[in-house]
Amino acid sequence: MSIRVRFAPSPTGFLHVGGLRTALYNYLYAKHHKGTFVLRIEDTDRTRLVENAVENLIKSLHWAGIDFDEGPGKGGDFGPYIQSERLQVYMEFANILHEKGAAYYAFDTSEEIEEMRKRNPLESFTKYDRHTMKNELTIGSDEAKKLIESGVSYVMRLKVPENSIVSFEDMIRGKVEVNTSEIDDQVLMKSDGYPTYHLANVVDDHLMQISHVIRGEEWLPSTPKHILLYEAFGWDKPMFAHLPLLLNPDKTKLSKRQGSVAVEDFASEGYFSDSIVNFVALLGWNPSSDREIYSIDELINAFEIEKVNKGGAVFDRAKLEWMNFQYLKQMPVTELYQLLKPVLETQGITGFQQDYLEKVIELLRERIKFIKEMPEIAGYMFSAPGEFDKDYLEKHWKENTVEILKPLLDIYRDTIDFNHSNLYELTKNYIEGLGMKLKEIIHPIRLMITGKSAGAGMFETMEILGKDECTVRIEKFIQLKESGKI
RNA sequence: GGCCCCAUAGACUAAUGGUUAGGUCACCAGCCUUUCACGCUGGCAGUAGCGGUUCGAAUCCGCUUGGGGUCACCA
Repeated sequence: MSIRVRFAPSPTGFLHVGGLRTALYNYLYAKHHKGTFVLRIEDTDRTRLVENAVENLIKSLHWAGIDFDEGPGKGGDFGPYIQSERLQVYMEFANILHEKGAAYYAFDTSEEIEEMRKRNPLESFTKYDRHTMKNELTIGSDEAKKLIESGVSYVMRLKVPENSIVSFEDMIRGKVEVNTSEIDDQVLMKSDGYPTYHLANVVDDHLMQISHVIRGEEWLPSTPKHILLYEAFGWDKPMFAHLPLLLNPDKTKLSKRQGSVAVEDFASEGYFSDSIVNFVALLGWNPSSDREIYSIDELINAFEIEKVNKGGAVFDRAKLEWMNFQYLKQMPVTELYQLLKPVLETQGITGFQQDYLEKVIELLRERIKFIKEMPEIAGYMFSAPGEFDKDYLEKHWKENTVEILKPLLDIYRDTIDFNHSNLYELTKNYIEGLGMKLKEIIHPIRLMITGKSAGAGMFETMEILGKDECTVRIEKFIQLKESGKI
């Protein structure tokens, strides 16, 4: 049998990193087994629809490099892939279930249900009481039919068998057993004619020939209901794998209250898609190796769902940053240039040659975590500093530095080959000739040229800026200093 | 609260009955150096507890404790 898996998000907002990982594991599983990855949109809750959510979802998946084989906009033999376009199908199968006696109509208002729940103390499970409420079982089929024909609103509920054991084998957790006395007579068809998740996902997984249902652990408690549905229909069940949750630092389910969780936020914060995918892949799964960095192909190759952990995993942003830095370090400079250009443009920094910007990137890439930090950390590579580190001036500045520097400035002016090794030699010779150490002059020079007290190698920085720019900046600084403006 | 799931350092994990319990992030120290980083070296730190099974348990079983999920006409 061929492997077919699906990612079935609800379009209620943006793609959550937890959803990304679920999608990724489905994708990895499909690709590893040369199977098919299906995207299905579960939009049966009309009250929670968010505009453009489907587009955003697909955009985020695409950004992450997770492409689906069948789904909205892509087609496939099992469409449509948007549940709101499959309403007749659910109706049809709901009727089959009703004919089989596995489901019944119910006519209670939400107030009546609320009332019923109040009667039971909250200390234990409060399920729908099919024997006292207003439904087909209590009023009879004929009466029920009349009510429906009269146009009152109704739902269809699953008739859960009494006191029997439902069990299934989870690929990650092993055998899971629940007594049906713990299972509610779940609504299958809502009064608005839409199916609930439970009905829709079972019908669709069957019709779409899904072989493995890989989803988050939050679905574990409702899986027995789904098993009951498969059994009522007489269908083969797919394999189930319930993934451990992604957690906040306080171990609760990962939520946006404790930092961004939308994939597109990570994208706009400057994370690389490869590093997010790499990071999230290793949250709850590990190919039993000491390695941390994997390409998507390596992940596909190594992925084994049996090796997925059972316990939840804290989403550690510090480690994510570290991982992103690993990608930043090894990424081809031309790619970084493509990323840097728009960042600079938004800051109004334009007119620099690619060649120049690539040198700047090479110079500073190991001092940043994100490309977007570049204007902040290296503004002096794009314009002369407007301010000079006050702390440094107060604590380390020596009054005779300007005088010492003037002859050195002349030396720089006369330098034909303004490259870092030359600059190093010239500066070193000059300053040691005065009986001083190189570092005693490097820092003042850094201050004059960059305005800062820390940065990349000074002579490399000067080489890239070029002779004219450097000498002009030093002159300007001397002027300001001598006129007492700083 | 009922039910379900889970449990190796602060975090992510490796070790599928026999290892000095390994790696990574974070943290700390040292080295490198031209400052800040990077890098390198080293360090801190773990099998939740108690019983069993076994020659031998992180690993198998039970209990306890702790954590999480879930209990909708939401997915």
